[in-house]
Amino acid sequence: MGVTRAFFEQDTVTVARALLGKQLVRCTEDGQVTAGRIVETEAYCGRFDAACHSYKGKTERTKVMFGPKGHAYIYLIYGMYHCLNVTSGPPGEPEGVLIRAIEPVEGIAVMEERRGTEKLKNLCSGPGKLTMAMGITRELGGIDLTQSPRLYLEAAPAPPEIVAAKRINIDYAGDAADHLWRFCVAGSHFVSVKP
DNA sequence: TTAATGATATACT
DNA sequence: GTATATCATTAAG
Repeated sequence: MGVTRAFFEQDTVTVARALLGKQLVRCTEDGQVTAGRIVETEAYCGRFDAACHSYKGKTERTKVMFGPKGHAYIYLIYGMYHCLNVTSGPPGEPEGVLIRAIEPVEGIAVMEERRGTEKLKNLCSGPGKLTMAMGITRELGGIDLTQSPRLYLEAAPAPPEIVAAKRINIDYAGDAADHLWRFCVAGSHFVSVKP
């Protein structure tokens, strides 16, 4: 498996940038494999970031961010969509990176079926879309992406060109909403919102 | 522009 | 324990 614990224990903004270009691979229990190249991420910096779920402290929902790095923090948003994050940052800090979009690479037929569309650009271009396309639910919450065969990462062949932008839909966070903590692969057609 | 839809956090009894 | 406001979104109109 490609990515080590030490990678995720770097500064969270560094991890968010370094995840771009890497492949996210999902193998279900019944043998279906889907994979894609990460093209959009957002950094959520714990106690330094009013937009982060862990900003106000540890709760039942956010406890995995307080645990070991490189684990999956998955939650249900708006009652209907799942979001996938990877815990990151210095050990002890409750931080993480939201995976917002991927470029479909493998198992595209399976993704089309799960998403109910055949438009490649619409398959994984958003946090709720990519979890649906890859069959990711809260059942996978807390798993270790450096160990699990069900969900893991593979290193990028070459680091892509990166564009920074403001994060999306965190207006409630006041000044933190202005931080350029969203990162996209430059020129990618598969991001949720173009920078 | 807005409805859909349910877990969760918070503020109560 | 119970009530209610909130939401790191999406697809349809």
